[in-house]
Amino acid sequence: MPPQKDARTKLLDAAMAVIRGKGFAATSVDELCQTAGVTKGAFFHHFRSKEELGVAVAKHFGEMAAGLFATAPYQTMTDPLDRLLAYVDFRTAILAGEIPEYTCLLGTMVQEAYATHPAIRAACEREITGHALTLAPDIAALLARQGRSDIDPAGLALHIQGVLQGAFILAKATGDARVAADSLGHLRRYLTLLFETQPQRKALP
Amino acid sequence: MPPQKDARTKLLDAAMAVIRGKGFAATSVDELCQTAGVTKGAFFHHFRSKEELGVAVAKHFGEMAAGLFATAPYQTMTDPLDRLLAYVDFRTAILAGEIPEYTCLLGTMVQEAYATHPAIRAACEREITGHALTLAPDIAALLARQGRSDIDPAGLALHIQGVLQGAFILAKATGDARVAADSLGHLRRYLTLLFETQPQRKALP
DNA sequence: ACATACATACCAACCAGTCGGTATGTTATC
DNA sequence: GATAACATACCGACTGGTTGGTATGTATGT
Repeated sequence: MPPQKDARTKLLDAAMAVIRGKGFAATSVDELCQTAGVTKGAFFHHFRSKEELGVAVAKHFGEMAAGLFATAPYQTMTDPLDRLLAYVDFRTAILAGEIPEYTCLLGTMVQEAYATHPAIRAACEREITGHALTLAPDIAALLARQGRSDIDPAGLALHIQGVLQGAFILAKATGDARVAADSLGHLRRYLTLLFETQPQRKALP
Repeated sequence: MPPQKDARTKLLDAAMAVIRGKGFAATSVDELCQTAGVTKGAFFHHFRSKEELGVAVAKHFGEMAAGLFATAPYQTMTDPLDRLLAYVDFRTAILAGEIPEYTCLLGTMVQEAYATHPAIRAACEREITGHALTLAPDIAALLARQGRSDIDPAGLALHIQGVLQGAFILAKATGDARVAADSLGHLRRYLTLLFETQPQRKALP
């Protein structure tokens, strides 16, 4: 089955790799077809336009990521804080690879396409918030444990995604994944400061 | 004097606005010239290539930002923590405008150009770290005050820039600046948790 | 026979970059 | 102070290659 991928899947996989390396606009349909080993006819058979591929590849990336994190080892942990910190550690560990391997296709695409391709923007929003919301139950449990009703679980989940996106930009700018890892270290410290201290009656910071 | 800007400056100003809206690759030289009200001849008189404009506009943006923050009201504050938090508040306040007005040209450009245009990547790194380092002295003072030698001032300064970049991506993805503001709220809370508590002998998180 | 899944051939628009030319300084020489 | 020599700033038509997209073909499974 592995070598029997159809043209659509091959194009989506190629798009994931190439777009993460050079962005959506700089990636041409021709290059995508060449990388995927199919012809332009196949491309426009499966996607009515380049924009439609952008929407599809966002979904494709979301599904791949969902599978990656759903089967990650830390999911067996029982304590929500352990699991949340293990998520951050897991993302930090992935930084050991090459830039196009660990960066987020959604952040890369939405950055250039948010104004020019509304459909792509919407698709990226869907996948990013969808992934963020997988963290929300644990965060909600932790907030309840600390008696903090001033923080929105979904908001903190999105903040975590934001820090990740920012870390990717730092890595791209410096060419050094350690800068990104250091940033995720600060995120980790924030979460421990929030959740590893005693529950409080009056809301502090 | 305002209407007497030369072609080079007009092109750089136009590039700052247009590239923040649609990215570097999707912006054509022709569109830049049209927006700036100059001809293509003028463009290639001042810049040998589109890439060279990219490098120049990164520097241009850095200088504009430096001016903006150097003259910001909070610079008169005396306490380093007040000043650092006021910086975050200042950046949060700017989010009230339109997306292309408050987002960072450097993050937008380096995201697409880090692999294809090394010179642009280097220019963006220079400007981002340069701006981050303006926060480092206050951060160093605060870390010393807390007796924390386990945190690198420049690293925390870069983390702050990373969170900002991530917040911009969240705003672009959701089309809602409040999501970005909420993320900066978490950054603010992290800084207060770090710096508003009592100095400690043994390093905690 | 008919739809699905591709391949081939092609097109008009657009792209970054070039080139010959002009207008307006600035400097040097006499 | 006049003039020649050169530099800078800018113009806009042009070019060769690339772009996203189309039109039409063919092979295969049902």
